[in-house]
Amino acid sequence: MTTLKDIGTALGLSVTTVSRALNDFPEVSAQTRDRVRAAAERLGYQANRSAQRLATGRSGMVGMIVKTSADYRADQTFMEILVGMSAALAARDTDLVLAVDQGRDPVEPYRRMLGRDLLDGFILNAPVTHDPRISFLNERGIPLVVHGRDRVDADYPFFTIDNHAVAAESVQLLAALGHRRIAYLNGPEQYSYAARRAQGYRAAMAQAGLPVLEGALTHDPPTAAAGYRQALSLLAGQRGAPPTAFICGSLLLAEGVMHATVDLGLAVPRDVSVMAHDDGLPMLSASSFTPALTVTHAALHDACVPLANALVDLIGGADPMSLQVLNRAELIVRDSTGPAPETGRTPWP
Amino acid sequence: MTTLKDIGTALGLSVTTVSRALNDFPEVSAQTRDRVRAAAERLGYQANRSAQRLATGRSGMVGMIVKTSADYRADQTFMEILVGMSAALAARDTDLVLAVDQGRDPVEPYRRMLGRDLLDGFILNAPVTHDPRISFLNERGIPLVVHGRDRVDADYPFFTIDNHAVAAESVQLLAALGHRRIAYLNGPEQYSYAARRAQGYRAAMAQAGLPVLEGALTHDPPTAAAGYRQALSLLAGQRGAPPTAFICGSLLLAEGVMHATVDLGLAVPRDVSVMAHDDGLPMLSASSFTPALTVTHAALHDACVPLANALVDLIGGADPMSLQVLNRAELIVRDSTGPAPETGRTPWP
DNA sequence: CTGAAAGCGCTTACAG
DNA sequence: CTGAAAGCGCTTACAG
Repeated sequence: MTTLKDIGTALGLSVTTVSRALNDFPEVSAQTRDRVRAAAERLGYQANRSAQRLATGRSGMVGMIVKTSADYRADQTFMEILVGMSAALAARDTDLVLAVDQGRDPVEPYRRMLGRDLLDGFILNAPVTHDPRISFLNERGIPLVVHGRDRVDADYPFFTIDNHAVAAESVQLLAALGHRRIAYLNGPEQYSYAARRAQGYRAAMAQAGLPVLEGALTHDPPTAAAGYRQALSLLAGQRGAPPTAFICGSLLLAEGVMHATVDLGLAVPRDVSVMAHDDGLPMLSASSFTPALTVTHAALHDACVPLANALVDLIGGADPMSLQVLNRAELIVRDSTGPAPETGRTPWP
Repeated sequence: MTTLKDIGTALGLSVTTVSRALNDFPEVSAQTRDRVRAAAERLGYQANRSAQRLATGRSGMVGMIVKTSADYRADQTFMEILVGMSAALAARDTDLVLAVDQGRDPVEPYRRMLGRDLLDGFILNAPVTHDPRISFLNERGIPLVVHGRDRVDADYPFFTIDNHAVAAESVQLLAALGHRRIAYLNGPEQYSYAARRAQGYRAAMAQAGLPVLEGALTHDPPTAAAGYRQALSLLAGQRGAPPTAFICGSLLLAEGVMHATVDLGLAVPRDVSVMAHDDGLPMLSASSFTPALTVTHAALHDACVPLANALVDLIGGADPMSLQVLNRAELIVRDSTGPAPETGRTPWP
């Protein structure tokens, strides 16, 4: 490995000057800087991270901890974030250390990683409301960015879509089409994104003067099986008048709902409208549903570059509050939503 | 952060002695060792990785590089390995650094990580035959372990199942049931596991005196869509006499095949037998297929602890050849395989 | 059995 | 504008 000393020797300079040249210190002359740069390039120099960390307290490495087992369902979205973050961090010359969490205590793995004194900060994802990991790290002044946010008045850097709007706009679209009985198949209750969508759903239903029917707001992991089960229960079950429209928290839930409509001999959108939120995951395309699915759309990978930059900037001393991004999802109307059926299949209760 | 000096000061010992006590050097007295251990525990000491690396050349960190985009299909298996390895490495006090590879040159990301001079070794997965990454790292003497192996005479540590046997035993089971036209829906050709299975398939077919029909050995990514398409083409297409049995490289391929049989009005196993290799991925259960699927079974996560241990031992100086594991997959006969139909749906060509 | 000292490769006051 | 020196927290010959 080439060291600063190697470059210095080659050029007849001290390591001090070489270090300064490479780190863009203003006092070094332009000519020296260029010579050093050229030599570093030629010799294939890359700074030794361990030595840098020891000297500066910064390692150029950040951590991400994945909850396993119970949360395996998050694989798809987690993998998307993980790979995207890793690439975006690499562009900022930062490495990503991965750890898994298998225990009950959500902060324990963070404590352990901090003890190693190796990482400059953390990326968290899938926050629950008032996430204990966030307060733990915040209290200790550890830089962190969050994909999502654990409360609306978050005081740390985050990137999230407006989940309240995601739900509300979906309701508004369907209400405008004349639907009155609108079911919302939401994600698991503890996650803040799901809690926020539930609020948006209720608010928009209230504003449209529509009742939230018994059992019409459900909380499940994003799987086709759950979507199928809930749709079957709502459409054919004994829970009162069936919904004429479904809003699904994910494409997988929508897949299950579509399956259920087929099995019940219902046509989409003639008998029932279906829409979903689309995270833009590869290999899961809303437009290739039959019929093509109306969605609110926000690709998860769009979060990665902003999050990576925010974390690196934060570590560099930027103001946390300036690193908060609230994005709006895009509403894409396709063929799975249509006017409410003139006469309900069953009379209004 | 507690340092060796802190412990030394608290105990009236030098950092030298503290370091030795913590690292189990034989010369330190049992009493001193215990005192040091207790103090370290009490003060919450964890060695600073960067300092250790600088002093010893070892960082306690290893790397894994994931190919993205084109290879996204590998998500499921990759995530399983990634999470499993991370946990298994943590048990050996080793951290995992993740990088993504988005380029064309497969060795470039390894070269870049080596330049950082941060990692003690690498875990590779999904090797292609004569994988250039493996020779690149081997030539430079970088410790590595491979999930799978890129050739049968591999001279590095690996953990793999016997893919030749996986295919051969499947053929033998079906041949014993009287099947003569057996299709093999394999994984992509370039991966060594798929190449090895193709060899096993051909060998077992030859040994059973059965012909490999035109188009009966296919290579596709492990998706339900590919399974569906191939099964449809083989069962209803113009490729000659249809197979009476399918062996699938993965559960997803089998899912597609099952779907195709339903659409064609064929009963499994009466009209056609179906079996697959099952990687033991969560949320994808062979026994919940209808009918329950006969499989060769080897859970991917079983590879993680052996691989993690092998890598740590290798870094510690163990003989690479002693760290090679070839496991046999388990044959589990369920309800999707049965005797070959008495009379073929179409006559023997 | 224990300790003082050098060194790993960097950064950063402090001098000039 | 450049350099000599100290220091980050460890490990490891070298002495005793």
